[in-house]
Amino acid sequence: MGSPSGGVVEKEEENRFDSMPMTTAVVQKQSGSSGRVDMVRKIDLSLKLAEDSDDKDEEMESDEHELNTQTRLDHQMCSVEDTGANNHPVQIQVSQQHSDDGYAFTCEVKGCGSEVRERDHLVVDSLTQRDKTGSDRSTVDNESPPPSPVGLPASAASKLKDELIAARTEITRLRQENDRFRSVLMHLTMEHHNLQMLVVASMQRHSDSTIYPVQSLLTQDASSTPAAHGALTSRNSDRENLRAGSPLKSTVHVKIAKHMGLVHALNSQVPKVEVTTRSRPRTGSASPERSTSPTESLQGCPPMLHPPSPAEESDQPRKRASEPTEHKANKSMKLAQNGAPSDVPVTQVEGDSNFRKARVSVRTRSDASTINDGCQWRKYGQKMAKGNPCPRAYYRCTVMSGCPVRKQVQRCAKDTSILVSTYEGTHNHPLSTAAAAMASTTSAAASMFLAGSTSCDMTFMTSAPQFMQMAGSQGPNPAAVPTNTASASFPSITLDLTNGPMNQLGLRLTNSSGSTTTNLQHLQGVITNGVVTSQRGSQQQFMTVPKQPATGNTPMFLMNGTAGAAVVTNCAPLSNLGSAFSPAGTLSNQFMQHHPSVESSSGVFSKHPAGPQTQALQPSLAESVTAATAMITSDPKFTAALAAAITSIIGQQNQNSRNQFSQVVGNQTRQGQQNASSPPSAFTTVAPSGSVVSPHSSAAPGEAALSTVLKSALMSLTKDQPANGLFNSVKPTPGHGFVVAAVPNRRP
DNA sequence: CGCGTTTGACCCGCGC
DNA sequence: GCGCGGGTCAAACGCG
Ligand SMILES: [Zn+2]
Repeated sequence: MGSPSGGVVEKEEENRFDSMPMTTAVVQKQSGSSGRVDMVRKIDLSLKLAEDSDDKDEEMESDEHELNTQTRLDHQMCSVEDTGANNHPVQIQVSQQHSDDGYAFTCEVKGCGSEVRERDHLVVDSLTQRDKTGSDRSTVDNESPPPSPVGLPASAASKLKDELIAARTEITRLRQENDRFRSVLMHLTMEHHNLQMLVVASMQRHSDSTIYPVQSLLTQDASSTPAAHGALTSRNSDRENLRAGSPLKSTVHVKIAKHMGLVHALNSQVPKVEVTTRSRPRTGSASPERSTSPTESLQGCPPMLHPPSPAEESDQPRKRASEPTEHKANKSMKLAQNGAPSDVPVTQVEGDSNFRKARVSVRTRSDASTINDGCQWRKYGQKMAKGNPCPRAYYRCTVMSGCPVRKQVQRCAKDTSILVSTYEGTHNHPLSTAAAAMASTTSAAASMFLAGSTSCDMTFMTSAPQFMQMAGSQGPNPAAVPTNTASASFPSITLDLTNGPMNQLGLRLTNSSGSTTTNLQHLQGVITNGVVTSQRGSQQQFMTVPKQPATGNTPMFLMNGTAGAAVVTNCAPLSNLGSAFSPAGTLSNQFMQHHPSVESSSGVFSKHPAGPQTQALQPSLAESVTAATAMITSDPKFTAALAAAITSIIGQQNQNSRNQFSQVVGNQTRQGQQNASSPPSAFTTVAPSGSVVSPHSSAAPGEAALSTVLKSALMSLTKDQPANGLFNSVKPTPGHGFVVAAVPNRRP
């Protein structure tokens, strides 16, 4: 029964103490601001003893509840009273917040009026019912060892109680302070999150105005070109400010956000977000890589003129002195991955290392050695990968000299009929429409994935049942998990076009390591023919979509062979929201016409463009997708959850967002501009639901798909869903990341 | 001869 | 620091 002389009550001792009728607890006040939370916890645990466990509802775990200070004080006073330790009701007034040797309080009781000063060490002895006669044997101890539990004079008991009260008050105060810190932290994080969204939004705005003027017109009010220019300006000044080390005026973004209708959502998420310049550096420096990324300072500079990134620097000692220029260029490309040829302005240059490392794997069933994705590839290496008897082939894009895009092709170890093509990088040249689809797919998918993999804001994502699952665990379809695909150390997304029934398509996102996060992430969804399903354990929830004719056994991914992949890829399970299949469905055909190249039944990308049968199939699929889109978007819960998830994803992608879609290659309508200065398009975050994506978007299906997803989701969010219910907790899964889930809870 | 593939060597990052 | 594995290079080779 001896008091823990060390002073600190460890948590593991809690139970032991609770079971004791009489305990001695030592509360040690820690000095310094650090460890404050711990201090609170410890004090709390200790006092629980004294309170004889009738205060259990006030554990730290419950500190989410808003607790009025006075309420807590009163409660604690009652608690004290209940113990019988006091002869009078106690009222405490915090007379001084802080002093050098503790906190001072005044007991405002008739006749009491004593001042209590918290000591560094407070020993509470026997505050149980043991002695109700007022002879509590409590001792205040500051330096001396714990006293023996002998009877004490009433004055001592009173003093002790005062001290106890003081301690409780202090606890309360600390709790509140802790809550305050938490709140501040939360707000800052949300602020960061929101700013990220704003950045993305503004960039999307810029993209929309410059690339998709029609869409700008469609995106209500503020979407006028000036606003877009404002976004652009802000972005540029953003960079300049960052470069100059001056914080960005966030008001610009706020304005933009208003224009984009984001403010509501933001405000509802963060009731009192003060968009201050302070947070801007946070955004800018959220990722260490970002600050070191050459991207930041590359505007207008040819990639080769970049100040070398650390990687580049480390690569310089490399001794292949007599490399052909092409290889040098390639090497540089590899490092700057998205580096454009010197004649290509820099907006194309994406220095973000994450994006650089992002990979998109496409699993297809094919007997061919490689899939025809419309690009020209040159094999530059082959290796036996560990754990796979099949060799891995390395290809480099040869459409244009210096194109940084690489591809790895390897057969799945478990199923050699499955060909896994892993794409990395973004083309810096125009592509054929067929290639553009895949390119945009991979680019957008990588961006999307990286966006979700870069940081911390998962905690603000929805925790609704899983429509999306992000965790280290494998989904219900482990077979689709890349079997040690080339990217054990790269964030990767795998588009499984081989799954299960031929009309299912799965999307799997995996982050094997992620340079900026340890969270393994997993996003999976399945779109079945006309049915959007999501799995939760064995339970499967789905929304039915009007049955589509003619698709029959036609695999969904038939259309994925080229353009369709972009849609399904980027959005699955949201895929059906693909912009190419706008809610109005007006773009479907156009989209299809842009991507006529598909194979019929095997899921293999066709080598023969414009297969007639696929032409026939596509519209129905488009309708299906459109219907699914409408269905999904009509479900507020689903869209809310979706919006939350996507928002989170996008919110985290600011580090990648500047240009991540800028190289949606093969965008016919953007080629010229792309080479000139392909602006980051990121996502269009808000648009009137039902607004039709600009026809131009058909050339960038993946990007536009995400855009539309966001539009729908966010519109739904802002319209139907108070964001409060959206951003709940996310349960960290032991070991890896979080489980983030969203699912429509009701059927439309 | 030009182009693409093959293939062994090399480089580099990472984990131990 | 070392070994391993992934990724790349580039000479050698093959083919049209
Ligand atoms: Zn290329």
